[in-house]
Amino acid sequence: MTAAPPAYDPQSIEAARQAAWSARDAFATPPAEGDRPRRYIKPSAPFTSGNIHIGHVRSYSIGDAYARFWRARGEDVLFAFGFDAFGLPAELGAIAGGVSPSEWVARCAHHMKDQLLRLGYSFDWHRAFLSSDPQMYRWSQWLFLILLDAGLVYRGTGAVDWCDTCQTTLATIQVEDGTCWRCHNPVRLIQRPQWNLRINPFLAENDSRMAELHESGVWDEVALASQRYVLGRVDGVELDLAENPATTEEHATAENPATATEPTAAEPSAAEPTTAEPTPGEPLTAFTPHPDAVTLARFVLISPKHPHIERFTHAPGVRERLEDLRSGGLERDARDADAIPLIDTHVTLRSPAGHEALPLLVSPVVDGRFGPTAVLGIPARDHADAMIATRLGLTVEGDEEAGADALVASHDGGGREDSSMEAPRAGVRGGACAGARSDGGVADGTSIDAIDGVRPAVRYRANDFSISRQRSWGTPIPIVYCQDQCGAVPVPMHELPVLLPLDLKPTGAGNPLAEREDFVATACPTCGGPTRRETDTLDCHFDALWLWLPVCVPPAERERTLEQILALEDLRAWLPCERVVAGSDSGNFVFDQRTVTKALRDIGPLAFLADGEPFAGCLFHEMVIRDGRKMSKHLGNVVDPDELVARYGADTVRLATLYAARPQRSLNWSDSAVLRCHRFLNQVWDFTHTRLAAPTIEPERDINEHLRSRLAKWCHTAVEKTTEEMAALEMHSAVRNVMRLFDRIKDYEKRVLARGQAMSEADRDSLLSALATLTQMLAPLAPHIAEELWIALGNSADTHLPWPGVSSQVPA
RNA sequence: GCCCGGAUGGACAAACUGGAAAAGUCAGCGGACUUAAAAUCCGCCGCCCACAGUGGGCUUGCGGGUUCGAAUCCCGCUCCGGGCACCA
Repeated sequence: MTAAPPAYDPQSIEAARQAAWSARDAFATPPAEGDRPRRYIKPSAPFTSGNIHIGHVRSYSIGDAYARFWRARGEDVLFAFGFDAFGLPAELGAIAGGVSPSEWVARCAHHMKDQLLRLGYSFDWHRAFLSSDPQMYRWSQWLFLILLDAGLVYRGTGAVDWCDTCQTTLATIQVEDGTCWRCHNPVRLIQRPQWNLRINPFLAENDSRMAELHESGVWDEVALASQRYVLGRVDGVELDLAENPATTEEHATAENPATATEPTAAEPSAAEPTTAEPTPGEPLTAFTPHPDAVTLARFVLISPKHPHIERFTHAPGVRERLEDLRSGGLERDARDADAIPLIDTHVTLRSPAGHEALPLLVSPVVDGRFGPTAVLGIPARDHADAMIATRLGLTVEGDEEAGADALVASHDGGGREDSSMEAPRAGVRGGACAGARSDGGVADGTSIDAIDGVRPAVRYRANDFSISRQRSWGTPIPIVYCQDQCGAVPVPMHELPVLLPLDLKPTGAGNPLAEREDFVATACPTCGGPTRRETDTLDCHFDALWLWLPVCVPPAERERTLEQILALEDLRAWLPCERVVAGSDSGNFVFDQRTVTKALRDIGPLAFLADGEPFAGCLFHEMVIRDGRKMSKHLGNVVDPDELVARYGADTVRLATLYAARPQRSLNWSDSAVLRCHRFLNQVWDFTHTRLAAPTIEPERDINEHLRSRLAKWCHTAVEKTTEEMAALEMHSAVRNVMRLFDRIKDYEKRVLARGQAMSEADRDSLLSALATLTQMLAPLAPHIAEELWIALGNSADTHLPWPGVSSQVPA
């Protein structure tokens, strides 16, 4: 008598497999040597919140399946991550818990690691890190200094919410109905210096690389779309406008005492085609996305961040109003065209399209749509322009369409067919714009053909952004302010890292870092005189610019200087990262990482990445929602992964998140996927164990040959399809195919038994071989049960399970 | 306001590139096993008409269009969700 087959007990199976993995250090990154293919798979760096939520489970289940798949295919895989540990929520968590932020994140990271271990992800924990570790945030400081030296980090000003009572800067989420979250006193906007990151010089290249990324086939369409969105490319035309002699004529002036959100860029920007220092009287280049409506312009808008803005601030009061605009903040409600700030410069411009005196107005509305440039205001074509025209008291007869028609008639016949027959947008799409985009020239038969100096042009919405924060829990900015003559002085590279005091206890009031005399007071690196350190810290977005790099460094090399690290063979061998697997909200991070990689390539440290792309491929998955809504405590619809794991085991939970939806779609949580997957794993377990123990007979003659070959064919098809799907990160289909194969195996058995009382030796061998194939394909998706079944089927689990057809096993 | 998604039985959904809509799961109903319950397993399960039974018609948010053929593509709507930069 054989003993009853063991019941499927995920808790004990998973504990046993995890212990075995840990004992043989199964997921340590192989040294980057030899000629086996190599693949760096980058999961997202989780914010160190203290809890792995179901969204993380989805993300890491996809990435882990992919990593395990390639290991099973015989490739060397780097799969590890760092915790994104700086940031406001950590500070708030520390305040709430009455501990220091460093203690708080250490505790959170520890708990999250336990959760991830319980889920059985194949991360190389030797390479995990916290971004708040000095060894790591020195990367931020180094990067800051390198970019500062290259002129890509610069000083500007910006507006922040300020609470007078608490003497502190507030983030948007700390402002509740215009009052401070802590003391509930009113909040006001103040202007203060900020450090900014310049990205303009790299926008055109980021744009031109899009085609290559698309053709590579390893960038998911959704991920590419997000890159296009962040870039914000606008096609159109530009033309040069000449400044009329100063006039004293009083123009209609916009009411709103201006508020503008972004700090100013004093230096020329790459989006502006005129790079040489302009002389007075030199023309202003203006852009419009409406090539067929150049003649319909009624005014010109210029960004307060335009590189040549100072040329147009001579009229009385303009400079002061511009300062107001820069020091204020653009309120959320003021983004609409009817409330957007406007400053009349009292300058008028002549255009080659026949205008004699287009008024020039400063408005931050330009930045949000076209970057720091100047644009034509065309009320007939643009809703926002129409509203601005109304505020300026410019006459635009009738409704938009009729007005457009009349204006076309009075200025120029060209473009009339578009404006009178179709909606404005359709006219642009079908008109000169499309021609200009496709062949780089000006299309025939349109109005711009007739106007000299009107040429195709491109603008980008993406913009420089502030990287400094008035918070204590962040990377200290390596700058000192000398109290003698030297001014702002960068801390020398060899003095890095500038250490953040670990025992800070923020309360929400003041700036704990600025109050630490032991941190603030230091000596000037240049003159040795008394100096105070910068007390702003770097935003976590800045940390994210390098977060993809340190896992490529073998742990033993971490102590080295960054110069040495960047010269490591390992680092070069693993880069570029083969695939990023992250949430679809990571578009900005990825964009900025791509941008700064190009900067570091040009400066030198990453010169070996010739195309300046840190990531060869990218998959953005959607989030897990429930009842059609984002999960939140407030809605009470949060799914707790720990609870599910305790009940069904990690394999079931992982399989369910993979199975429930294709990665690019939101996963609307329901328990049915979990129940389905749990039942499936249960059945595979029972089926395999009972068939192993099933008796066989000696048949008089072999009557099942055709059934066996049909089963072999099914296995072959399943392997073929599943291999493709795993490589393409279509885990939902892979799971379905594995389930289908199981159904076919059961069908095979049913048919064999229908033809006789029991299986022959050959019949059973076929069955077990099919089950082995199924187990191999299940391994990346539900690794614990697969490995346990693999052992039960008589194999060794001292190495990674090979993918079907892969003979050479990879020593772990 | 702007941008991006989505809408398929009582519920969650599947349908890969335009080729038999509704696989699978939950709930429900019936049965097996059990002293009983839980667990597990088996059967039924979109709507309407007809029926002893076989059958016939309709159906992918709404209205149009393209096509031999549409959940899928195009145009116009409705509703829902997400994002909009000191949260990460």
